[in-house]
Parts: sequence; structure tokens; C-alpha cells
Amino acid sequence: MCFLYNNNMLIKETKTHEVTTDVVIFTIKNSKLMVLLVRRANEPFKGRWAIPGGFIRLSEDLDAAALRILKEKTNVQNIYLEQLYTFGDPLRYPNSRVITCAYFALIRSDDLELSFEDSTQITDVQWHKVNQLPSLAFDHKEIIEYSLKRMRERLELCPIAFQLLPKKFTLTELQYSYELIMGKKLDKRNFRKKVLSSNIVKELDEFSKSTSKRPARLYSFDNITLNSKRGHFFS
Amino acid sequence: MCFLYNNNMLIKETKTHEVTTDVVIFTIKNSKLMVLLVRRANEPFKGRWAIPGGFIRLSEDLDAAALRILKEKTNVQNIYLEQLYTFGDPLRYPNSRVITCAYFALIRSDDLELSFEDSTQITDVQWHKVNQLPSLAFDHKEIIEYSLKRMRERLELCPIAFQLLPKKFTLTELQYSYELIMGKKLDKRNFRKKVLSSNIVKELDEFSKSTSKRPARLYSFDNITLNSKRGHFFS
DNA sequence: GCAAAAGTGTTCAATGTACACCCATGC
DNA sequence: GCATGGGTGTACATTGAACACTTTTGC
Repeated sequence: MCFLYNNNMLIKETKTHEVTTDVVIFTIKNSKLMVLLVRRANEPFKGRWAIPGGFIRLSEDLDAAALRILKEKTNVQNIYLEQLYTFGDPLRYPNSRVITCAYFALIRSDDLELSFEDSTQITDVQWHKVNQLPSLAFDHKEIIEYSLKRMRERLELCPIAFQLLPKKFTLTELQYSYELIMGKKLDKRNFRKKVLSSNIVKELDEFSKSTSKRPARLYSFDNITLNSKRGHFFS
Repeated sequence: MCFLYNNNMLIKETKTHEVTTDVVIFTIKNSKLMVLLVRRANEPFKGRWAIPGGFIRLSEDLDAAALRILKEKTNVQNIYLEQLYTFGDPLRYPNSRVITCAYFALIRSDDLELSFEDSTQITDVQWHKVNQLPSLAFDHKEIIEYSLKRMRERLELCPIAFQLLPKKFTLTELQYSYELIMGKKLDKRNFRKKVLSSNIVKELDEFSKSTSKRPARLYSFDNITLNSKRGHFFS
């Protein structure tokens, strides 16, 4: 039971706002754009897939809470994390008022250290293809769709796609990740021209161990600064 | 006293998160870009100027709460309103954990019906020039600065500046409002070319009652659709 | 007639887009 | 030697930026 000073009236409520953060975590795995989902262990939506999330602690910054959720699930740091939107439809969460501050994050698949990854049996944390999502809890479908839209907007401004790639990558791999996120094909020559003329990649003296074809030059990224003040790299 | 199920532990807390919304309300008045501030009647920061805001009701959508705050202060509808960012630094609010979901709004100065406007005495609600802000409560300076930045970004994508103008306006007035928001001078010919080639304005057969100079053609706006899914016009 | 704001086009640079062939390697 | 993905350049269209003079009105 809470007493809450709400809108200039002291009201008595059996529940109060709860505030969570949900983190939409993207990666590229097996040439697919994937999002991390957890299977809910409790009601509501017990057994349903959902975006990883959790309550924000009373003395915890929002960014810190999102980072904590991310670490709990993926054990990664040094990732791109950006506050997305705060969803507060009073009906979004059954029988309770839960406002969620959504974030989205991009991680490299080669940084992943997911304990559940070793097991081949079905676990409660899994990657799902973004274009083959299962039925999701709450408004999480809407949140993921909005994340995708935002990620595409960001991609046009700053090279966050690098976050999805290994530290050394070929231009074809880079282009492929752009195509996966943007959902359309890009022209190879124009893409390479654009990437090389912006000084965000550094040419290496290494080549991919060719998988039965001509080896491709490897690049690493450099000079990454974000146009957005909202997104950050956390190290 | 609340019991809160927080991060998988049932914890006992003497306080809980509180969630407010703050609305940064812009207008153009006397050829200046202005923001609406209220003087705080209570501690903390009693007497200090602050962005209008209030607690979100338990069964109230975030957008609705922002709209309510806006109506309480300005009595306008049919405005541009967009969720800005959620600020949740645990130290932003003294002695309490208050997370605020900030919005920004643009209103026409000729739509204004502010009760306090008739009075010439100092009231607790006033317009302030954005480049001459008084000392503000909480992190409200940061919120206003971020609103300005976002408004500039929006302006490049969609014609929200129309929200700040009377229903009939001259192109010079429109250009002036862009210059006020962007904080820089624009080229007259390029500006008019761009505005006229996008079909967002409609030429009228009326002219400004010339104030001792050549009368200028009036325009109204048309075909307003937003590029952003986040911003909305509320009618 | 003059002061003051309204109105009007062209040139140039930069950027984005469309498009097709040779190259290096593994097998 | 051939199949496969790696790598490269040019022509054109679109867009944004710089720039100055004539027109209309009130006084």
C-alpha cells in the first residue's frame, strides 16, 4: 500500500507506477539480423518470449540499468547503447501500471559470451531472426519494430553497423550488414566509394583466409564519433 | 511505505520511483523564440523557474499526461507534441527518485489564451527568451538545451515551424522563424525556392496589411505530414 | 522621390545514382 | 581452366550554396 502525492491530490493507491527498462539487443549471426529474447518465467505472459528487461533500481541511472540488463544477458561491454523511447500506455501491462524506458543495443557476434550458447537444448534466452519473431509479450513487438526503424535512421547518420561486425572485416561483410539492417540491396561500387571516402575505416595489410575464393582485404574501423548525442559507446 | 518487487528481490523502501512529465513549450513572441516557465511554489527549488510538469496519473498515457500539462498552462490544443527523452539521473531530484519523461511542444502565439497574460504583474507563469534563461530548477537547463537541439533536427525533416506561426503568414515571417530556431541566417532566395518547391505552403490571394512597406503575399500551410513517427499533431 | 521590405534566376560544387567488366584465387 | 566472389571508374542527375538587382508601396 502506497500513499502517493499525485497531481496535487494525495491519493491512496494499492499500486504505484513501476518503471522498467527493456533492451532490444541486436546482432548479426549466421548472416541474419537477430534480436535477443528471453522466455518469461512468470506471469503475466508466462512462457512467452520477451525483450530482456528489468526494474530500474532506486539509485540507478537509466543508462546504467540498461547496461546492467545487457551485461546480465550477454556479458558484453563496449557496445552501442541508445535510449529509444519510453512506452507508457496504461494498458500495456496487465493489472499493473508499468512504464518502460526502452533502449536498443548493438553487439558484435564475436564478443558474445553467452553461457546458454553452449547448450543445444532449448533455454530461456535465445537469438531470434528479426523477420521471424515469435509471438511476444506485452507491446514488445511494437518496441522491436520501432527499434529497427530507429536503427535505420541512425545508420544513415553514423556508422553504428560496425558494432555488429568483428574487429576485422571485409567491405563485403560491412555492406552485407548494412543491407541486412536497411532491408535492401546496395550498389557495391557506390557503397565502397562512400565508406572509403569517409575516414571511418582503416585498410589493413591482412586478407581474409579465403574460403575457396579470392581473399578479400580486411579493414578495421577508426575515428568513430557519433552524430547523435543520445547514443553512446560504453566501454 | 511501499513494498516493491525490484530486480528479483523483494525490497522494502520508504520511497519509490515517481514519474513525472515535463513539457518544454516553445513559441515565437515579439520576434523571439520563447519558452514557457513556471515559478515553483514548493520545495525543492521553491521560487526557482522550471519547465511546467506534473505527475503522471496511474491510468494516464504519457502523451495524454503531457497534453494535460500543456492544456493546464496554455489552454491550447492542435499543437505539435513529441516525446523528447526520459531523464533519470538518480541525483537529478534532491531527496527523491523522480524520473521525468520530457516532451516538447510548439504552439502558435496567436492561439494563446493564457489567463496570466492579461495581468501585468509578475505571475508564476511566464514566457522567457531561450537565450536569456534564468537559473532553472533541477536539470531543466539541460532539458531545454536538448529540446532545442531536437527541434532543430526536426525542422530539417519536417515543417514543424509552421506550428509557431499564425495561420496566414508571409514567407519572410516563415524564414524568420526558421532563423530563430536554427540560430543562423538563411539565404532568402534559396529559402523561398525550397519552401515553394516542397508543396507544404499554399499561396493565398491575400496580402499583409503593409506596415508602411510593400505588402507581402500571405501563405497558409498544407499537406503537413510528419516524417517522424514520434511527433504528432494533437487536435 | 526615397526608404524599406518584397520578390526573383543563374552558376557552380558536391553528392548520390546507375551501370559492367577484369582480377585473383581454390579447386 | 573455370567458377566464385573481389575489386574498380565514369557519366549523369539531383541537390545545396553563393550571389545582386528590380519592384512595390507608404510616407
